[in-house]
Amino acid sequence: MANKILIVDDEKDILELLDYHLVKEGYKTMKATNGKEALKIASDFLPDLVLLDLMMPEMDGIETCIEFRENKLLKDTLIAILTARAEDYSQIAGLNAGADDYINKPVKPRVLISRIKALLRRTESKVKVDNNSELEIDTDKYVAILKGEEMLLPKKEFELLALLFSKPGKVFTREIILARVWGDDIIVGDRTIDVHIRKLREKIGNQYIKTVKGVGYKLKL
Amino acid sequence: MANKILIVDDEKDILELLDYHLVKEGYKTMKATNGKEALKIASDFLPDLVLLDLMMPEMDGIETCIEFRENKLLKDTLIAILTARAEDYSQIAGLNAGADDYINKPVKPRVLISRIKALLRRTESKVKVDNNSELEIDTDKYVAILKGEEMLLPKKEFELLALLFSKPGKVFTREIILARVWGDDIIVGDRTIDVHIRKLREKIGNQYIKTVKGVGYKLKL
DNA sequence: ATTTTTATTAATGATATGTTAACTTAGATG
DNA sequence: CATCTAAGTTAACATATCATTAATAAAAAT
Repeated sequence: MANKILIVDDEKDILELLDYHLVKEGYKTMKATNGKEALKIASDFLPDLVLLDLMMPEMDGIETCIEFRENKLLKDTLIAILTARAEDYSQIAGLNAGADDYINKPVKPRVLISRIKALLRRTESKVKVDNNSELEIDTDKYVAILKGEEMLLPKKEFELLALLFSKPGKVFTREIILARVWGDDIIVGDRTIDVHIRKLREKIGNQYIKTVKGVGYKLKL
Repeated sequence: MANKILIVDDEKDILELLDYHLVKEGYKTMKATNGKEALKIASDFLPDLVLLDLMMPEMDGIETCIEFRENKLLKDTLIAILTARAEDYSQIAGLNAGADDYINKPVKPRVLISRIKALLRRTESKVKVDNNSELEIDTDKYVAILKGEEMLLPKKEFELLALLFSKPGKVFTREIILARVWGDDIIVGDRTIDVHIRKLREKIGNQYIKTVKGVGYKLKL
């Protein structure tokens, strides 16, 4: 669930400040103080997004951006340039170098977070329970991904699983499940849900969907 | 294939000015003067991106944005809010409503174009599927290339295949397929899509186009 | 111990999709 | 302008998959 963000800035204070806000928001972060370091760390860390300052020693932001785009592993990484340089030509240069966003400093943390969310929203159709979980779902593809292997699920099964995934750990009552997956008006028998749960368990294993007797089902964290 | 942009603003002057610059840049444009109109036009036009003003009569930008996101056909459309409102809370509200970018007016045409390009870059069809896939398409020539051999496809068949190619793995509903390949206004029978799928499978083999029953079709590379 | 709730299985039934062939339309060609 | 041809569409029917039920077993709860 937690997205990875690499923060790149040569000023330590800014690095710490940004890190503080991003971690508070639930992101997993790494820090770099120049472009070279950023590329090196990114190759391991494989961040979902890079927050990139423009004015840095060793390798400036534009050049760093270009190198990301030329790197096979990193070319699709989201890049948001975050800089005090407000000139139009600088913004144009940054975006033309392949950046996905250009944000002027100073920026309010809340605004920055909103922009980051907007960027991440586009690329993430996959939902994980948590970082080290081997089960995830992809709502675009209608698949469950178990240990990297995609499994195409039938409509009802997928929608049921997706519902549980929408809030891992939360118990969904049969009533709610019926309303959300089947719709308010449709009436089905008592055992229908159980059978679909059964089939899901058959495919993804028994350890993920937990029965809370008398209440409903939940996805185990 | 020029990208389509819908410009939404209640001030005619701005509408014309934006239109001028976008057309000059090679985009195909449509104009709307309020949110209601925007939704109506968008349902036919199916723009790749909407440039959305915030302060409008009838239906304001935020609400319009939310309605786009709730609309089955339009929910994936890129939305860039373009407004004179510079307040932080307004930007946060806009992005949280599902907008992809928030740009303050006044903005230099060159800067706007750069931002638009950055947005479109992400969603542009990755016709180059770099892995060792045996199937590719060439949008200019209207051909599918199977194991190096080119096959000229009829218009509808090609457009259908190209749509599936635009996001390999993603399931496209019949509704979306009809809207994007046939257009929203044209009404065709229930079995039309199936027949085209059939013909495609006949030509490229059965392994590439997968049926997700009750949902739609997807491309498996 | 009894009751209630959930699990399991196989059989049934519904419905979305697959298939074929005939028909219509549009564009090309002479 | 008539004719031809390929593309697109429709309709009727076949098929397969998925959803559901029903009957029975197992597991908790009281």
